[in-house]
Amino acid sequence: MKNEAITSRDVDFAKWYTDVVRAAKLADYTSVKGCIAIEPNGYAIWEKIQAIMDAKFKELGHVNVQMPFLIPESLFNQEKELIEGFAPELLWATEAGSKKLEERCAIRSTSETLFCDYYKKHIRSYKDLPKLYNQWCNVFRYEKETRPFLRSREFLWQEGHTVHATAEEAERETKQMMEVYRWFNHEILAIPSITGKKTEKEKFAGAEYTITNEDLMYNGVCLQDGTSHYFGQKFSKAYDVKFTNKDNKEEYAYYTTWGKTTRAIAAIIMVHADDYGLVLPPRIAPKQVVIIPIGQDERVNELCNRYKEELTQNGVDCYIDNSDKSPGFKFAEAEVNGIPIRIEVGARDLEKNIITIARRDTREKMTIDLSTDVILYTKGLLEIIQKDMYERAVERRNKLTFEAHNLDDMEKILNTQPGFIHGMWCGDEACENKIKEIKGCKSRCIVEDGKRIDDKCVCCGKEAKYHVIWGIQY
RNA sequence: CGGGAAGUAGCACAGCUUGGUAGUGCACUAGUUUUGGGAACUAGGGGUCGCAGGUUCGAAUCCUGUCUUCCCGACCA
Repeated sequence: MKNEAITSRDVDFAKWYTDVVRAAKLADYTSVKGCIAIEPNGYAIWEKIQAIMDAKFKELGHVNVQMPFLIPESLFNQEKELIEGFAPELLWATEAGSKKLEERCAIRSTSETLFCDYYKKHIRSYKDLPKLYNQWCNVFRYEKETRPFLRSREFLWQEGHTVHATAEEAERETKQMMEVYRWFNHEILAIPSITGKKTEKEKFAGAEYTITNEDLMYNGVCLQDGTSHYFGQKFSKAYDVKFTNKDNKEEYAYYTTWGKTTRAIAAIIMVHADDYGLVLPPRIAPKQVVIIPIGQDERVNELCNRYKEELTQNGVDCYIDNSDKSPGFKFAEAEVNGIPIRIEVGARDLEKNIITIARRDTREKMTIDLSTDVILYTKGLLEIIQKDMYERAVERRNKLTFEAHNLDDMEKILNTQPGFIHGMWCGDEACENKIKEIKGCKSRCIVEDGKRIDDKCVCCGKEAKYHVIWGIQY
């Protein structure tokens, strides 16, 4: 039965999205505009994202730190492009009670300034390098239009800040961390992101270049989900982060940053969820299996407990829904919450020596014989669901991937069904601006697969230099 | 900052035209019977109708003012 609390995805995508967030109890609005309350169901997903990524970061030699929540204005002002890029979004703290702060401070929107300030004090020799620091924290950026997870004023993220003795090493780090994000999206979130460089116009304020992960939502709108920036020596010069190299010469350090946010949860919803609610890929689902006993029956309870114990022993996150709700309610709730697998154990089935297993992604119900290895079956099914979800996402992405050879193509595509639009580009920002006039379409990233779909710029018709993916963004 | 809509119980709304006991559904509490796709019954609790002023014997309802929120156009992980 369709969930009546959820607007149909094909009727009103924006409404559908917020309905899913609410129905699955991921987050709620608060009295503070643009700042959401992340509820247990939502936070559990974030904790799992953190756990998996954090382990990966550490495997690659990174360590976690925590920098201040306030950034003195003078510090921010040292890097011109950064302050200019962020100025409209900064929230300022000026006083406490009747006393003025020593200095006007920005609530952190990103922490390059603080990390540089720290590194400046702690780096003397090339032997102190690299520094591979990361922090998990909240940041604040004043946004006019806000939506839960997708664009809130306060959001949670991780920001990695590393400094290196050579440009090569720093660039390797930039690429490596983007590869981590790419891996995470494809393998864990089952989202087939496209990776590439941002154009000059779209790169991070102050970066030499930015690499990005671009996801395609169900409705064909693009979402930037994970970025890795190479700064070269720009920031270290602005903040005076230098070291003595092997030749006993003073040199500015090479700096990188990379980040991924709670927006990933928005991506999971907009790629995988449906009219029945959330659908979680098994690898990111905080609870992968729910066991639902039906009716009061000793044998039912016994079996439920056994499955729970054995699944847990086998590394499957599961729980028994022992609430006093009706079975129908429990089915519906497991469904709206996106639990990948539901095991239904009831006396009626047990008489026939079977149990019922339902998968959330396809909503198929299967009965399996008690003589089969339920644990093995469930574990196998989790892998199948993960794989199937990824393949369906790839299929959807490919269906919404188009080629444009000129502005007419571009306009026609954007007016019917937006998506990833492949189009060649001459490299001139004027062309980017002109394309943006069509429904706000922007360059998403430059693809470096060597493929040339045309020789001419999609906009001006001059010789093309780059293969770009264009699209409408969130 | 321009264009539209709405403020009544935790939520969704009705009541307003034509002023007269504050309503419905969901949720909540207690109990009983239930349990294979959002259970049923019984009994409860919960409101200064956004705020201020005015008209009136009497205002959720009419008038004036005011505040807030949401949706659509320029920036953004």
